[in-house]
Amino acid sequence: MREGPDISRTAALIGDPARAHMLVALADGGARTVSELAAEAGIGLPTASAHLAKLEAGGLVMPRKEGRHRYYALASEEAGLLIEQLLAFSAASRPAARTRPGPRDPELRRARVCYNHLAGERGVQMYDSLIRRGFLMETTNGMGLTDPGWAFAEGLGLTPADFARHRPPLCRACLDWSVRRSHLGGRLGRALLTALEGRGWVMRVPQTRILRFSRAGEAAFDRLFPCA
Amino acid sequence: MREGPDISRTAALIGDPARAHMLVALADGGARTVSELAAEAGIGLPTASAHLAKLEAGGLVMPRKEGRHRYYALASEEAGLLIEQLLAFSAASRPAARTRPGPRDPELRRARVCYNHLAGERGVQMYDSLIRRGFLMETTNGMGLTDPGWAFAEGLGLTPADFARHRPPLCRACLDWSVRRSHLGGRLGRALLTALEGRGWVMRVPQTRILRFSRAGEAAFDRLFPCA
DNA sequence: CGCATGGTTCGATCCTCAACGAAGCATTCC
DNA sequence: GGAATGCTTCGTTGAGGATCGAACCATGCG
Repeated sequence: MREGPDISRTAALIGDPARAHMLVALADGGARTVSELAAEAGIGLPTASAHLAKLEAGGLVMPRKEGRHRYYALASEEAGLLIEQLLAFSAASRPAARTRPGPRDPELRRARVCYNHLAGERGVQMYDSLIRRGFLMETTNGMGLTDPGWAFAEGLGLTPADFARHRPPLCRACLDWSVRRSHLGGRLGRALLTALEGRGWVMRVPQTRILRFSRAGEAAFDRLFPCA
Repeated sequence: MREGPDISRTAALIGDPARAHMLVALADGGARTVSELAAEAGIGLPTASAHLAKLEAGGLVMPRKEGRHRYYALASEEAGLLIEQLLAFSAASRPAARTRPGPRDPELRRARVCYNHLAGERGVQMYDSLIRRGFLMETTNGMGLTDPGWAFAEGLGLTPADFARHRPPLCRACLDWSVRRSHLGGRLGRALLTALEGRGWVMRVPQTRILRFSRAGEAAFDRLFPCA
């Protein structure tokens, strides 16, 4: 007798190469138009339109209209986590068969967007640093900032009041497929990335999930989140 | 330009209903024969054989021969985690469309095997209790037992020596799809479930992932892992 | 209002893959 | 050694779904 929900339906949605391309393209948390996603996936507009309708019905993406443009984004952080998990598993199960070992990989490994927060080596460095200095700890309500942690966060312009209203988890350990350790997701993870971008320390590379640190940004980041 | 590994390949493997059935059937960490899995999925032997070959090539299952019998099990804990993630996402995205709302669901929610460790409300209770009493905490090396935690574990017959040899993570927070909180995976998670089973406090329900506590087992469990 | 652009729907085509029956192979038992 | 059981391979069939061109709809601009 079958138990639980039907995972084949969700998996089949992601199992088509064109749809998978579009989902990975959206994994940076951004929104893109139908035409952009069609180009990204190398298919025609009608095919892209049909595929996006299916992904929407399956709860993986959601649309937003702006005039004649229809933007699609990942529907939720859970969808982003699922894509990251699939990336992690696929990377692990076929390491020798990787067909795109180009210079871009080190950059993805170094620092990238994972839906809405910092991932990669820099993301793990930030996470480890927060844990080691006792700013972040696991509690029965999930992971949270300690009092010293909030004091530290205020130095970045983040206060508890910023996070008082919404329900999603403040902090979430997110397994990083590229370094197999955790980085920080959740609302705090998103806010920290926004703070780094707001200071100009880190910039996105268009059309990719790569994040590049400026020289000053790297120095500031290492000061704020020193390694052991 | 495409980045990272090809997730559509992994997802397509899981996207076939028969293959998905077999994977979910194996999510209790057990091994089953080709005939058993064929029956589980409602397909013929030749089809099951072909499907298992594909799942093996994709790194999701691995075979073990015993005489004329060929047993298949999930290939890794990562594979188990991926299946759990897909269960979590599929449950969240189609709650109203659930077609199997039978009495079994409460039991799966209450206590079940997640690849090799305790999941469900009992699993979350155990995790929360360990965290709250300071037996378990997040460190830069991932999650680990504290000194008081080791003292507690010795009461269950587990010592650091038991875990000295192998490389996989000792502890791992595993998101529980049924209660949306974490339970404990990793080698310690597995060892704790084994300890509970060894004492006869909990038993598996054959052909399912359900775990049933005995009366004495429930009392002992609540004593060892009290709620807040 | 007419044209341009972005996107959706429809119909036709083609390809892929799951399914099973039959045959064959490997292992175990009498 | 022969029979039974578990499983794999082969060949065939049929269904499903991705794809695109054409037609159409919605929105924006001059």
